[in-house]
Amino acid sequence: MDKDRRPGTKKRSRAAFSHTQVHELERRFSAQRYLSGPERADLAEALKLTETQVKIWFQNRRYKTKRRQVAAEVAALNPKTVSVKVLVRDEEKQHQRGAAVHLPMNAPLYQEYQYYPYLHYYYQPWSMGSMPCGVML
Amino acid sequence: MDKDRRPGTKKRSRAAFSHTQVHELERRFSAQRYLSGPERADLAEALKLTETQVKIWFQNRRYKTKRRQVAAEVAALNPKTVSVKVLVRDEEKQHQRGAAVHLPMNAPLYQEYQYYPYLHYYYQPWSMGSMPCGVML
DNA sequence: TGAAGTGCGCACCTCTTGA
DNA sequence: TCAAGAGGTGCGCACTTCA
Repeated sequence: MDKDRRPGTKKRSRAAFSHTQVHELERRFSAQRYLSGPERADLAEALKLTETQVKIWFQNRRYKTKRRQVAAEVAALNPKTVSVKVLVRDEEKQHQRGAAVHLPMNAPLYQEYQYYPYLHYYYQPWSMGSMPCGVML
Repeated sequence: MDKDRRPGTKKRSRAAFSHTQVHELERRFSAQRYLSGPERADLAEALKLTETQVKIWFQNRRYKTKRRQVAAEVAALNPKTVSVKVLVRDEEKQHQRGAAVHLPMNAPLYQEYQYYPYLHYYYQPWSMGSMPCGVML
């Protein structure tokens, strides 16, 4: 939105969202970790942010959560029994593919952050005269 | 899979799938235009093809279908009434965002090929010791 | 004829940076 | 501290290529 503040100055502005904006973003994040295109557009408009900002915010938020969670896992395992965890559970996963999008309930524990990428997304109606997906020109 | 046939020769082999393979691919395509990761992997293994080959086959198949369909639309509209279609249905879409993934039933006609990108996709369980998604090393 | 090549858009992830 | 930059992956579409 506020790109190129000055022709010769790479400002690298760090937007600093308002409390309201962060609160709403946080609220949405607690409800869903990923946004579909339209959802992102709506949220961006509602918060007066660009879609990119919303997208990046969610991206950073996800990463942050994950890092925190991994740290917590490590912390939970390290203090005691450092030698046991290497031995348990050899090969119980064995591919198990074939059942796409069956939400992982089999998470042992410390698995609150479940990875799955972008299951979301929206289609584009592609009515007469509109351009196919990514084409911009 | 069979890359670099010879160091100095770009062979660009044109694999030519068997009847059985094409038949099965075609059967799957008639059922679904897109495959999820696991589905693709299964199909590839079953047909003794690489996942890339299956992926590309579906991609080409989709494009082919679309081109054929667009050609049919043009053919259906050109011969007669070239001036009518521009007038009907002015603004009945009006954004309508907010309802992601509601399969488009409102397609007027000649809309059999519906675009929607990748609604599919698979997550990766990410159990202890495994690497996060795309990371390969 | 059709599998594969090319090129671009756009998600996602990971790690880093600097106001 | 945290939004944004930068690097890398994967898939989609649009064409083109050539065995």
